Amino acid sequence: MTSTDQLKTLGLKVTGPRLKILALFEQTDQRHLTADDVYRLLMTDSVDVGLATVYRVLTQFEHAGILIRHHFDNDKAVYELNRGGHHDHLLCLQCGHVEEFFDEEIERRQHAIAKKHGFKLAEHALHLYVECERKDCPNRRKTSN
Amino acid sequence: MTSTDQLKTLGLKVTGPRLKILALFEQTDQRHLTADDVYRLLMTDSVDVGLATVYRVLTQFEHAGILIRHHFDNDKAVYELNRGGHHDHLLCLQCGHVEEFFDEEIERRQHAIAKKHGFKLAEHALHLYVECERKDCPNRRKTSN
DNA sequence: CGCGCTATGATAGCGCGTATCAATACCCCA
DNA sequence: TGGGGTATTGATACGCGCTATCATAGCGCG
Ligand SMILES: [Mn+2]
Ligand SMILES: [Mn+2]
Ligand SMILES: [Zn+2]
Ligand SMILES: [Zn+2]
Repeated sequence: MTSTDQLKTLGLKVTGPRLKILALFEQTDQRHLTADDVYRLLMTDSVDVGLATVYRVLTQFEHAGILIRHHFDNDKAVYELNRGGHHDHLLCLQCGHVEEFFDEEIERRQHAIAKKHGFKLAEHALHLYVECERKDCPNRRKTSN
Repeated sequence: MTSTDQLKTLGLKVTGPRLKILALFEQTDQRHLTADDVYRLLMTDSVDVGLATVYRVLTQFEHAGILIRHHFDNDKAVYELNRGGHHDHLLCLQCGHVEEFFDEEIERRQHAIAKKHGFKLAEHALHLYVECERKDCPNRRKTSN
């Protein structure tokens, strides 16, 4: 299914900015992008899209189920393509590296805990903040020297 | 140990604002408070403390280990007294009610997962967003009608 | 006490994200 | 294929949570 068809299926008008942003997520090797990351990457490719539009399109894509939004406890939201399989995240405090994992047992227990308290689990956020002991850690964070 | 002694022990000067804010957390029945909650509650008690001071004192208390800060995926940080025992949170999406839980097995698996990926677990955030099915849910959220 | 130095409070500033609004461009239909 | 109505865009102002600034107030040691 082409990107154009995908947007139409979701009832979204097929526009330049939407196609460009969708293509960006499908092509880039960086899975988790902030709005500003997207804006910058578009600029790099000489694609002129306003920052407000980037924010709007990301929100629309999230509501449409194309993207998933996370808040990794820094102040900016990150988005990633919704590839269908749920997963949670390991986040290196030193270098900002993001790694994904899925644990069936944890997922099960979360439901059980909610149920035990008289609730129905709707969603969850599980962030494991780790310290990378490797010297060759990629993605060195700007704040660390 | 009196609050005054507690502050001295931590190397913090004993001041009016610090005593008042510490007393507030020890007395209120609301465990999880935003900076603005604290500010408002002080105002209610006719205690004049600047908002900037509230923010500063909360940060200091967090660094001193008196308070713990959380980000419950709304845009404001919440603080609670550090009572020594780690726990995670259930958060009702309808009414904003917060409930606490602790699951030994989940904690264990988190460490195992980090280790398996070559990291050392430093901290974590586990937020279970639930839907309260009870009509008598307390703490009705302002945004819901 | 009285002095030095930290804490405080009013307010300006910052960063991320949203609202506004005129101009643009998509899309439907003739 | 082209024109018109309407959704989208982009520049920018604004909102909100929080931090930095800086002159004043007050803690605490001698
Ligand atoms: Mn991911
Ligand atoms: Mn708690
Ligand atoms: Zn999960
Ligand atoms: Zn935990």
